[in-house]
Amino acid sequence: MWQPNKLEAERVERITELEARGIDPFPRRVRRTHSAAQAIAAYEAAEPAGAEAAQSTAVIVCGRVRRVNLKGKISFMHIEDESGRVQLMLRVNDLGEATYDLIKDKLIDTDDFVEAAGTMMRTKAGEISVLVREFTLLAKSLSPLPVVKQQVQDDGTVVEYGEFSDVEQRYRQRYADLAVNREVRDVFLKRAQVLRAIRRFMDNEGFLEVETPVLQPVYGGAAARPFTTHHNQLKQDLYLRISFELYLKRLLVGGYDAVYEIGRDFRNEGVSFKHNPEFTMMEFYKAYIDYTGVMDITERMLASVARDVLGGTQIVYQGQTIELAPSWTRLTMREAIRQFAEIDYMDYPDAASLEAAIRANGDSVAPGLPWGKLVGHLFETHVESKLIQPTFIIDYPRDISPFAKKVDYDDLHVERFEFYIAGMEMGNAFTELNDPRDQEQRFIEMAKLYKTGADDETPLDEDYLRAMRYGMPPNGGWGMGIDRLVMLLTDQRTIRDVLLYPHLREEK
RNA sequence: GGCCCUGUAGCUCAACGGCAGAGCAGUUGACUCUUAAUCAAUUGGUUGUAGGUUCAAAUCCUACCAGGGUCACCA
Repeated sequence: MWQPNKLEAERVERITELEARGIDPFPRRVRRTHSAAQAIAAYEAAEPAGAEAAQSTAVIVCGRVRRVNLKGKISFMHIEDESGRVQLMLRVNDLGEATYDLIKDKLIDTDDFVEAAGTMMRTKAGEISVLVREFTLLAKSLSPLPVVKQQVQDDGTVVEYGEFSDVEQRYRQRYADLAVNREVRDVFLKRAQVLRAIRRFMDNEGFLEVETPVLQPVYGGAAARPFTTHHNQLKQDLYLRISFELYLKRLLVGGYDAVYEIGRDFRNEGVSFKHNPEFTMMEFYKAYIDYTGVMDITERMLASVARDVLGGTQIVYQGQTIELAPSWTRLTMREAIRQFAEIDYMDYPDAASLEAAIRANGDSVAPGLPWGKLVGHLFETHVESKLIQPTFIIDYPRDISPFAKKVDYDDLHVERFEFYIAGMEMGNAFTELNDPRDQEQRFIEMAKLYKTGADDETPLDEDYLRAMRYGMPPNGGWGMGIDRLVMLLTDQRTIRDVLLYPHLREEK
């Protein structure tokens, strides 16, 4: 039940007063002809032909009132729509007493939506404005938005006074955050541009965009704990997907050469500045290439997206300049760890000796981890955060990579890479395993390695094996966290700032 | 889940054991080219919740709630 505070109660009273004056605070019809930016552009376009021509530019603009400057018988307002702001000049002589009194009696609040019909002009101070002849309330605001005043400096930069910065409130009430903080709106505009740029690139590369089930009877394709749910009528337990991998690769069996999907994954794990329980994943699978071909696509894709969205391949993330243009550094996992941790894990080819070596090196590590996880631990503690420029880390331990083909030079590694930018893992890819007998063996090994019910249990997917038995072309597969890419391209420090509604606990 | 930090007016913040304050906005008034408008006056609080210590608690203690950071876990 809504308990209006004092400021809100004042606005509720104004609705009563408006209605008493015969004014509908939430009318149905709107007559907008120009966005704020279009109105200003129309004036600028007409100006070279002379002031008289420019001042005959008739517009009807609509937007949210962001500033009211009531000074007696003349008033100024700034209204804002998605395109930007435009100033209204309102005079009692032009509007008539009855309409002007709405402003004078303060029945129009900051945050209300209004419509203004008039002609364009330039004020003495030089601001292009609408000289308003008809002024209409479009929608009343009952709760005041946080006050953020802006001053435009001579050099065009905007200085803000007052702010809405409490992160909890910003996330819980994202609508207020967006309404008040222009730069937040810009992040999500850019996010949409990133997705468009990716799809454009994939189209040009000949990929087919597909959609596969979110509700899966058997989850798989990644090491993560799933969310579970239940279909009542079918009496069937289901999992929210943790990856698209197994469903997409079945499509290569079906005869598509190159497919991709962009969609939501769900992982029932910790929340952090780079983890949200639901996040946007992209995966692609392409027949007749191996992981070197996938690396090639990765470099070209990110460079292309950066060019489309930012106009160039050089970006600045949290103060660090990063060059996304090909070719990126390629480093084997073994070489990377040798460089940064000064351990050659191949000197310790079993879990027991590697664990001892890690301890001797001064690191603490959970006891009893499989060999591949120990290698991963070394990588995460010593290497990951140092990979600022785009880097492919290639050739991963076999025992933590159940869907990748073995390398040709030993039995411990597979053709897998992850790519890192700004110290963050951005994605993961393999030369995909397509031998059904080997794949079945890997499922069995994983089951031995990770107990049933463990966070990263990899259940055996019989139908996936059945598909593979029909023959799967050799292929390269790839996955990338879209949210992290958006963080990178919009210079945001946390995943919460690139998600419109990041996950929060229930409000009490 | 462990540890650390934070929670005070609509927003941003002070007060750190002794009367809970400021700026912004809000309210009232003045102003027909203002733009962080200005000038004058003025309202506004269950200090996250529940207990406890104390003559006295926003302040100290305990538990809980929420957010952030970090470690664990993961992508």
